[in-house]
Amino acid sequence: MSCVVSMAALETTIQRAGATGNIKATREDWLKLALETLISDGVERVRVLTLGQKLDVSRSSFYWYFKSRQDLLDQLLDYWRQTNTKFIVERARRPSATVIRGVMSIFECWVDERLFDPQLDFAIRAWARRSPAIRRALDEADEERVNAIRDMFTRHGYEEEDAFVRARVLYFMQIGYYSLELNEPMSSRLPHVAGYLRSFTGQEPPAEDVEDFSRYVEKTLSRNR
Amino acid sequence: MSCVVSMAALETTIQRAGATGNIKATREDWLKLALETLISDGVERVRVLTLGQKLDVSRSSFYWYFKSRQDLLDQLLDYWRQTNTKFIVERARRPSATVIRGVMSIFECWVDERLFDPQLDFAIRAWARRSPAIRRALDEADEERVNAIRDMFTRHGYEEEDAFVRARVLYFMQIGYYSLELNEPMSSRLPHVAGYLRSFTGQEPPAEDVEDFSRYVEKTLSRNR
DNA sequence: TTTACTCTGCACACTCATGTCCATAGCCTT
DNA sequence: AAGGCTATGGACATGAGTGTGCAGAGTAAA
Repeated sequence: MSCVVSMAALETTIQRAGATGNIKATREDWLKLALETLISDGVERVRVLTLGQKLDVSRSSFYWYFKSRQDLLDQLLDYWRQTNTKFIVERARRPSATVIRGVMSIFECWVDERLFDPQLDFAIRAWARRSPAIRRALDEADEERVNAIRDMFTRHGYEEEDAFVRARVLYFMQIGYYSLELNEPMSSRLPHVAGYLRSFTGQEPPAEDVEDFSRYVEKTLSRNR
Repeated sequence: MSCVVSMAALETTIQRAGATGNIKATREDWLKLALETLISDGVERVRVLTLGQKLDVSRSSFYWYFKSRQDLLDQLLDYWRQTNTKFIVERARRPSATVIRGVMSIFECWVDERLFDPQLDFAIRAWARRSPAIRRALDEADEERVNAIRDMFTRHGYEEEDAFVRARVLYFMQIGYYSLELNEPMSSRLPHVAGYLRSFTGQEPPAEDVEDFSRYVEKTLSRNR
């Protein structure tokens, strides 16, 4: 799964099964599988019965750990809240010598799924369509992200309106990219980095910066196995 | 509903209920409601039982007109096939004096839901996540759209790579915009048109062009009530 | 060893959905 | 007015899902 690394956060809380002998499925097993299902199939498919079948355990186990299906869903939302937005904002706020470098900082989120999990974000988006509570949480997250990016452009001397528009173009374009679910390998995406930098900033990116970014991506990819 | 006008296409085939006295719900009633439901709630919610309740008619009526639920869904996909992509491609191919004018042509699709229905496109996107057949149809549509936009940039002298990237930025940005489902009124969107034109083309848009676009939008909005 | 506690399996009640069958109501033609 | 066709209602079978109640298996502690 794409979220193996970030899932570690969930698993640290309690050690895996086997701790006490009689346990077939831990609370974390349920949570982890639910998250994976949310990501790959959407909320509608996060079902107690189905999860139980996959864990090869009866539904009673679930109702021991969770009050109800809704209880589980609430916790999945909390997990998203604490992950996806954080790194984008952090990268956007990070001081940078030039806009190009600033945009590159944000790009890091688009190539490292430990920083931003597009599939999870997506699942939440789909979910929000039929739940006002999710809708609200999502709107807040989107606004926070765009504002952080806008401020980055502003810091580099862009006019207020221009910074706003460019922040939107950068962020919306990326969300749109994920919407298409192209599943391109990094080798197809990297060659266009210079073009994107030019398009987003209106400036010609120095070759050195582009090379630095390539190196960063290489390093990241190998580190994530 | 947002698709009232385009639905006319569906309704022309057969005249509305009352034609023959015994009819409570026509085939088109079922189709129209199904489409509206697909758009507002997603495929999962397009259910024979639910549609029947809303039409105040029993499910037998449905099975008279349609072979099965799948049969209905197939026809919804066909409807999408014949509408959403067509106008984008047509606008992108339309000859234009400048890039700015060319981009403006495409912008027309984003402000006129008779040309492009974002909600429908979205519903199809969500649907594609769990259906390989839909996935294929959607990928083809996306590629056709981006290629048409890329060719527009190429015609106006952009380098191949630059044209490709700008086409993606323009198209993906718009898909992303719709993904957020901001529901902004036109009065909030229009002021940023100049910024978007600048960002997408890398050129400063002439004030006259921007004014023309505003006028076009005004006209369109009033015509769609 | 007995007791206590934690977790699991199984059975039951309920809801919502699909699809099938058949009788029949109501118009349309002859 | 009598039948024929179209469209509908209602009953039935089936399946997938949620939630609850309860007995009991395993482990840990007394």
